[in-house]
Amino acid sequence: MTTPSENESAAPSDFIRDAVAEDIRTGKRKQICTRFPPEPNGYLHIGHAKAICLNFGIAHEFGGVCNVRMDDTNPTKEEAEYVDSIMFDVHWLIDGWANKNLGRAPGFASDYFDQLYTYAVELVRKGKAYVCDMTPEETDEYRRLGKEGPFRNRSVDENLDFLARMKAGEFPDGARTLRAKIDMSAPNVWLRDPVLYRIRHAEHHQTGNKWCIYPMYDFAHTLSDYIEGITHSVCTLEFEVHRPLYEWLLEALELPAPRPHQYEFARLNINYTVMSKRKLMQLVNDGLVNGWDDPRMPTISGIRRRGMTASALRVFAYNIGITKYPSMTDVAVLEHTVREEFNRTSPRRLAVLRPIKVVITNYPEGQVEELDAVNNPEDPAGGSRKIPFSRELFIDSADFTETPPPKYFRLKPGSEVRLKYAYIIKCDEVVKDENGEVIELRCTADLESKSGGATSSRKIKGTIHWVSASQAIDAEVRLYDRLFTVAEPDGDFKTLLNPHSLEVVAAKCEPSLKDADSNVRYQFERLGYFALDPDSQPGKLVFNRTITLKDTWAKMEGRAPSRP
RNA sequence: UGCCUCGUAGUGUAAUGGUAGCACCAGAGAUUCUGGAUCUCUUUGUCAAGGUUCGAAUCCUUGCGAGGCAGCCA
Repeated sequence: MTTPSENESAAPSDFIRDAVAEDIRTGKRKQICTRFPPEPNGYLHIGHAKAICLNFGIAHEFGGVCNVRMDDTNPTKEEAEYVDSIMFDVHWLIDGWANKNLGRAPGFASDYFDQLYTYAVELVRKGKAYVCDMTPEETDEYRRLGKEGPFRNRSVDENLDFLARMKAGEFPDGARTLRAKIDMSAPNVWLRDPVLYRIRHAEHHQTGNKWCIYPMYDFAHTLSDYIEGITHSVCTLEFEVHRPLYEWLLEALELPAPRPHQYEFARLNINYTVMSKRKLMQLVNDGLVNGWDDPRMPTISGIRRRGMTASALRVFAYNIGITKYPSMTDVAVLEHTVREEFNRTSPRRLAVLRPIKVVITNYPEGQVEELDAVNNPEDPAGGSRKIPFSRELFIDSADFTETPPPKYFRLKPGSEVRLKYAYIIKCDEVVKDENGEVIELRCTADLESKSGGATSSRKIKGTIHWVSASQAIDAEVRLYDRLFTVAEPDGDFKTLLNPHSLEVVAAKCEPSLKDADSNVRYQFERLGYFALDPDSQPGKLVFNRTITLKDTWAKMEGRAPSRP
């Protein structure tokens, strides 16, 4: 599987890659090194996938490496269990594409705590950092006002002493901080003596109880980048105002070149979903979805379980581009990307979601024919398979109506449709139960009209899918729709959930699906693309509908396209 | 409020002083044993006003609008 970004002629271009290319052209950089720095405090989502594809994409295209580095500087919020899920998702996403460009992984910012502390001491020695005794509230207040605090001009020796004692655990949480000594009147608040270290008597998932002081993001991240020889440190827009601090730290420590540079791009937003960790966490904790990997979630694990592929995600990341404009991407772009791939690659199968019985009255009882069915009309090498046909069949209830609207091409009383790969049938009689519900259709087949037969070229407007009743196998099919009813769920977003985002049906499938492969995405003809769910067990198939087919008929009817 | 960044069809993105393109979406038609796919066609755009220039989406000024930051979170 290739993605556009693997194709030389279609290599993506954006302002960050332009900068990388320029650095190589001028000889400023020989070896490119990027990094993906997740905080292990939650699951990765499709926004992270964009960042992963960008950072690994750059490494891949320019022959460099990309380090995955856990940004684990806050032990009170982070947990080891997330590290595994993050690495699993990263590997899944880059495997077969940029796994050769993966640097050391997983790495941890905490691997550098000793070195970082040395840098902190160095900063103090240079008179560029000091220990501050103000409370968090006071610190806030002074920074807002641009006022210098009373501890700002302690001597180097005093600062060294206090820092060592902070490290030694002499002070309680929050009692003191190490702060950069920059400029309390700077217009950019991140230059108003930002905190570099805080005291946290907390056990860290990697370093245990070794430390009771932990570096802040800016300090740890900047210097970890430097230590690893990162050339291009790519982050999202909200860190733009931190860039002067990033550069100040490298300069204050007089670190020899080459130094890393920070670039910022707009994070991904997609409509009809939410992307913030906080909101996703609420959906999970409130039981509004079935866990982080619920196929309706925009998490990588959810998307994977839904049946989308890493390659489709990579193409999507390529398609949406990289800019500094905070945009809202239409989920239709993702859906199109998935359909485009699956149309090319998915074997076709017949499955009936909401079965209604059909009896072919002029077809001999007990007779079973094996009919040829093409596996994939888009792929001549895909071959064909046999599907059984018999007197009793199931068709989808959506494919029959007694009260057809104009231009209805499917089955209706007294009218004909073609059964895909089989015969043209005519509906003679509608059998109902005592409640007036249709329970059976009695039809006659044009026995010469079998695909390839004498009257097979008769023009029949409608073609529907079906399965043979006695050979059909059962499957639970989970039909997913968008999670929210509004494009941009905000405010009380939990009241905006789509009540029809999950519907479970008992489907009848053609027998070959008995051996369904979890690595294969099947197209159930006329319905959509389906993937085996991990809940499947021998003898109990569970399929997730990854995405419907485009449905222009539904559109004409004014129905939601994904709700047949 | 201060500081930073960003404004190109409905959406997302190209054009790096020289013909405003592409994709998605939407609409029309052709075709079809998937109302799928495929093919053809169509609608719609440079936030505004000035300025520089032979020539401005691009450079300058002002205005307007949007987003971000102002945790001892990342």
